Amino acid sequence: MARAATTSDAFNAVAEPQRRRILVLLKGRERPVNELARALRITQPRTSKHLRVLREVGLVRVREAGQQRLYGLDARGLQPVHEWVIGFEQYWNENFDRLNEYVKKLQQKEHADGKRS
Amino acid sequence: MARAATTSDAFNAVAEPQRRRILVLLKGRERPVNELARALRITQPRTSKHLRVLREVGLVRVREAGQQRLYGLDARGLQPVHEWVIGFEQYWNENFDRLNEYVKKLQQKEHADGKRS
DNA sequence: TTGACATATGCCGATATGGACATATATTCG
DNA sequence: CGAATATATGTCCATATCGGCATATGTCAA
Repeated sequence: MARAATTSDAFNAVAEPQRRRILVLLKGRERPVNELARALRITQPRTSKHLRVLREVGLVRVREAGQQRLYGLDARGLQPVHEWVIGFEQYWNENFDRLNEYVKKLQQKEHADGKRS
Repeated sequence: MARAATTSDAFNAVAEPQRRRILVLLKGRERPVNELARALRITQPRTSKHLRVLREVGLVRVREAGQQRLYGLDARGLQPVHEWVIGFEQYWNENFDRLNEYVKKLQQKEHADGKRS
């Protein structure tokens, strides 16, 4: 076994920076492949492949529009990611608190040391 | 160039299921490597390697505790992930709405067609 | 010092990538 | 039908996995 396939889930799909950028570009409105490629300044084939990955994990949908294919965002697949990450919110806040306490203690200590010396 | 290194950022680090599980296990309390390995039912070397990745992106810290090394969660690195994902919240809700509208339209259309034919 | 225990690393194999390029497939238009 | 435009795919390359295994490194205790 090697690394998990990028098409396995949203976590993997979203690990790729370009794919994240594609999703951001798709906020609000659908876009054809070429427009995305131009916006990202990457080749059209590469763009199509990224879109394929996003399609396979269900983060985008395609709609035939004559000659072109319009890709649209389907953000529902991002909910699992959100839910997982949100489970850590208290911990990163907690860390800030701990950091603050730590800094305070340091300052107090310095103060005390200053008095002593 | 191949896929981005898993050590490049939190997005990549968190794309690995076992690493996500490790982070979850680290909520609240520090744990030594062996304990994590047992809990995840993976080998100790593999566990150490995952921990290394997590360490390199700053999601965990290590603390020497005699013979063992205690790993602790540093969830601050997850904030960028959270911030990115939260930017899509309105869209996954919106999608539900759109889906509902779409279904309604379909039903109306079917109804109309039924009348016509 | 020697031995037991806890971790980290190095190496191998199999696989999946991301990117570039050429090319196949579709659709529209004249 | 044939050309032009828009996408998708297949192939090749270099690389970075993940996993298992053996082993180096570190720490503590007798």
